[in-house]
Amino acid sequence: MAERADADESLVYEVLDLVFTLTDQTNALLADTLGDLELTSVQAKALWQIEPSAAPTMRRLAASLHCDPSTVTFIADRLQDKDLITRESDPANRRAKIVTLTERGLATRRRLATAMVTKSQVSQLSPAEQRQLKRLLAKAVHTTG
Amino acid sequence: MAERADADESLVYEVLDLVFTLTDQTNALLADTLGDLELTSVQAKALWQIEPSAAPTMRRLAASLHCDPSTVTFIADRLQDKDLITRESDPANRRAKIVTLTERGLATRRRLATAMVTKSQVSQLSPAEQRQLKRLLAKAVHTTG
DNA sequence: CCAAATACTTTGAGTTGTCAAGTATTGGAT
DNA sequence: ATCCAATACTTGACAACTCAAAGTATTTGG
Repeated sequence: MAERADADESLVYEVLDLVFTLTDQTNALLADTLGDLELTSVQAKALWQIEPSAAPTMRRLAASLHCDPSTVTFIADRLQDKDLITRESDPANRRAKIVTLTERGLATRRRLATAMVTKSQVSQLSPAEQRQLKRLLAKAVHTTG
Repeated sequence: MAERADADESLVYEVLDLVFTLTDQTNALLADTLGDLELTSVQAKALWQIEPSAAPTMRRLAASLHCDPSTVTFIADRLQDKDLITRESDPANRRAKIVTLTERGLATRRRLATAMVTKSQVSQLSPAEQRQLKRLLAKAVHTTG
């Protein structure tokens, strides 16, 4: 049974290693696009979290990026300098600021999405394999750990 | 057919989003362990890339971390301060430096591995699901993009 | 033997991250 | 109505991370 447990452990480790590797590889494939758009990967992630249909506050943005609110202040400053977002105080709660994509921001976000999909190795898998992968990953992600 | 293509694109995107989410969640679950070990996540990644049976040079370590050699100099300085690694010039090529884990480094690396396996949500999947996930991820990772 | 290539380090500048303190606004309790 | 605590964001200080360019040492090839 010890052998069985060891085998299980290394299997989990191998899966995790592949997940990390795929993340790294995808980021590497996106590096060119980020260079073209003059974005860092953190700035791109932030842009991604600002859904046009549900503009978040600074705080919600910090939560979805898993970082400190003050870090979002810094990142939002950069994105605002590049004319990709606006920050306006929420009329309903003047403490909060709502982050909205500008036209340029929307266009940049669309280019990101296209690059992500077309360059990823995931698109090399068959649709059936993609669905299977989605199902397994979703199950793992929604497990409480 | 346009509908079909759109469906494919969003499927790829959903899979990628899950991969990123799983990476984030795993890092979050590991955060406590990293705190205990007084390691940053970059330092942990570096430690992980130093396989005891194949001690890398600084340059190889930079390659496996996908970063600049000068960044590895910085990280290695930190790990050396913590007595987790040693840097010795390669007798066969005195330009190169070989990075080796100390006793403490080895022990820390083992604790990392244990935490990674036990805390990951991947371990909640059945062995069969884990094998299937491994197969699909491996296929994606080994695709040239 | 010498020029080019290689391996690493150093320096400088910008980004990312945390933490603590500060300002403004809100909400609830008295 | 007032006041205290909580909330939302910003600022400042500092450490970690990152790359690019320049510098040193060593090796290799012509």
